[in-house]
Amino acid sequence: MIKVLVIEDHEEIRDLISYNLSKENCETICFDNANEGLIHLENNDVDIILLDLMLPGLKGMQFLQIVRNNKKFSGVPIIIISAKNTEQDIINGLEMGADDYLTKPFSIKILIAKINAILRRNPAIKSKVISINGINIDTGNYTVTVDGEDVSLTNKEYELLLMLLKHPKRVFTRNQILNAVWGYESDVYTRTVDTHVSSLRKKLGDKGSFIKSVPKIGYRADI
Amino acid sequence: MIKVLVIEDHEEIRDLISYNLSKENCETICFDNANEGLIHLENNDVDIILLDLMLPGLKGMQFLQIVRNNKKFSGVPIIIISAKNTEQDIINGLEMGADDYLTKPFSIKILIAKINAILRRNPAIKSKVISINGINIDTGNYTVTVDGEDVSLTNKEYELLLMLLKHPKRVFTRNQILNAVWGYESDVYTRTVDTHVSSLRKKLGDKGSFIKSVPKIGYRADI
DNA sequence: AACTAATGTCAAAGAAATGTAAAATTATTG
DNA sequence: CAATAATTTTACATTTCTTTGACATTAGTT
Repeated sequence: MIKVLVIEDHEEIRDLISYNLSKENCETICFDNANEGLIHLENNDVDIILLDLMLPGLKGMQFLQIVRNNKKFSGVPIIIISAKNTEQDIINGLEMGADDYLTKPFSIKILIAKINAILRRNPAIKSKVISINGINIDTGNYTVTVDGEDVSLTNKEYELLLMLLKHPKRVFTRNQILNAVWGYESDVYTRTVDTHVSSLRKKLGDKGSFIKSVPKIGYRADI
Repeated sequence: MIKVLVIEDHEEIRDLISYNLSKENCETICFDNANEGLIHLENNDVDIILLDLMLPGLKGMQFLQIVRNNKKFSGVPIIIISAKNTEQDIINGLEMGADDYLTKPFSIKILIAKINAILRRNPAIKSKVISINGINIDTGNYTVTVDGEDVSLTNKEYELLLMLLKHPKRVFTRNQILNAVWGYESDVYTRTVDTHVSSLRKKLGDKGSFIKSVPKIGYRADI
């Protein structure tokens, strides 16, 4: 069952979405404001968010920003559904981190197809444990252990480790790492990645050596 | 550099996309038909595909189907850009495996924002493997194996091997190799190529002997 | 066979990229 | 608002890669 969080202040639209998604193996939870939506998100599993922009109280774009800046939620896909339909509105929404943007009035069937297209690619990342060669990452509570010992990582170190270990052996360029961990519009010097690799290796101790540099390209988890 | 494959039969639209994406850290390769696009995809790294539907010869939807049914490519995101704008067209496109659907006329800025939104989620692009006579090159990961054994190559050695094996039997002059591997404006002595051929042969062991020198001309992969 | 011209190879010199500690800056928290 | 932690930059050390030049070897020519 796909869990859809709907944040939309018009009742008719909420009902329309709710009714139609219920026929598509979806469970919808609706709120007419973003504050409550955020609270729900904090306390429940959500697979995808449908977000209106013009809301009373906390605005849609603020909600988007909060969610995208929180590593706990940043993986949850968001589709904006809004009456704001200028080119700039759409670009802003996408650049702020939305995965798609539908302008009102919208086709419910297209919405469903888009939800499926997005989820097809992002099988909801549930709390799970990645465990390789003595290194354990519990993505549910953001903890890492090495040979059973807790290791305290900073946010960036954690995200970097996760990225590398999600695809062992795969080479990531410094720019790919920057995009994924720092965000696509960060203007950070690529050597910053090196610094974080260095401190990550140090914190991982003996095991840290699995992070190999690939000259002229980037890094990989050789594990 | 993001590699964008554009399949679109209208020259003006190809040019528009090409010109604008070139300013966004993208390298576009365009074809006016899907057959050639497919051949390109088979032989090159592609990060994302922009696909028109109404094409001469192989139709866009057939192309989509072929790509999605091929494990090798199924990870490559596809955005359909089409004049077919009915609800059913869009739903079909998305259900067939497209990641997004833009109707013509479209905003180039929105296209760019959508490409970024999609790639933000999929940093890990499936890599292409070249495999000849026991030599395997994983072009996404910059790894090479010979008879299953990992062989560690430097960047120049890797690029050189890749160039030779992309076109087996074909002779490359030292200057062609310099241009392709070292870049047009490098002022390196042509004998440097020989040195790299030498160390490459050595690292490839017995298999290394497939790199034949062609007296007075250059080298080729005789394989 | 001797000569010429090209390619093969090695090791030292040079260039470039990465590693890392520590300082500077920025965010977070009490 | 101070204190603390995290992040980014800087600067220098270290490692690795690249290029060169010398000499060896091979192949082709006369």
